[in-house]
Amino acid sequence: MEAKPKTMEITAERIAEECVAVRLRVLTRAVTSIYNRALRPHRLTVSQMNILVAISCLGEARQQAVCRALHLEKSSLSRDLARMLARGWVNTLAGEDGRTSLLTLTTTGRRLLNKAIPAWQRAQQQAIALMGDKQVAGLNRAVKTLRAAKAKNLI
Amino acid sequence: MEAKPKTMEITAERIAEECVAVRLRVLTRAVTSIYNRALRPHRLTVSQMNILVAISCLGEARQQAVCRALHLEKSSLSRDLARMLARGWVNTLAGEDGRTSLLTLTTTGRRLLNKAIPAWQRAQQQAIALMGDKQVAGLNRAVKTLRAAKAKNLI
DNA sequence: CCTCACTTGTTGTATATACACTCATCAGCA
DNA sequence: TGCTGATGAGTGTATATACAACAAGTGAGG
Repeated sequence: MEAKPKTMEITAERIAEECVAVRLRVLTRAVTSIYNRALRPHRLTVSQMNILVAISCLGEARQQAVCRALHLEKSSLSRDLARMLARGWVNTLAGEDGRTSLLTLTTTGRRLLNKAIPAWQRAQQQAIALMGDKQVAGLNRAVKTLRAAKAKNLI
Repeated sequence: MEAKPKTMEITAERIAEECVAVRLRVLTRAVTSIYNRALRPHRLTVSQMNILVAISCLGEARQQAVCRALHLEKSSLSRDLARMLARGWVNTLAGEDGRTSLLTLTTTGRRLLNKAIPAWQRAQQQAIALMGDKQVAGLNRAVKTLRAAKAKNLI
């Protein structure tokens, strides 16, 4: 007979079962590895692909815009980009602002992205199969909520 | 007038909108930072807390068991544990198998976990508010599906 | 003009993560 | 008993990520 009322007591078991972070992180590790396995023959990671895609969508983009789009810290992006610049996937143009330069994909970068699309599609299908359609849809709603919260400076 | 049928063409825009990995990763970065901010005063990260919780739940655990529970690569856990051992949060007992040792929380580790619980609760509430109840529930289903897939060696 | 607060990006440092490989041990079998 | 494949953990190397501190540029008031 357990004297303490369960609703008041936070145990390791409850954290393990309920923690949003642990679930998200476990899922992300699993899904990330699916994409990375698929992309590896192209010597591309899912993180790098995300950045290529963001730059492609934004056109001539400042780093800050990419950071906002991907909810990435500026120093993280800075280092990721250093690798991608060194590999010739991305180019920088001088912007009007002396502090910034504008990012664009090089021909190499664009070609790499196109070449990797079939692998992305395979990974995408595996990920959807793994998580289920409904949960993927829920993910979309969660990201929308996140973007709305960011727009309101709640985060 | 665009000649190519849209359903056949995969563009960067479509990847940005549809990619499961980019959404999961963005969400995870946002949620992780909520927990890490809350836990920082305890000099604890959400990743470390997850490991403490897993060890606490498993009792005397081999590393492999923790890896399975958290879908973590063994080398990742090995290094995370090195820090936690150095800080005196975790202890190792010799197991029957000469290759393995059994992990337990030290008193320090257990105390740290207990002390951090209120911060975890605050972060948990913020995360649920950010994502929405329904999406959190969807997350739970997704993790269940993942564990089932792993049990069947599908991943 | 100047100064000063703000913005943008980089660097120092630390943690988190994975893959490929290695080392030690174990378990089954010849 | 001794080999041999499997298993559990650690190491080399690389990427990903964040916070704090810094450097450089911008812009608004005075």
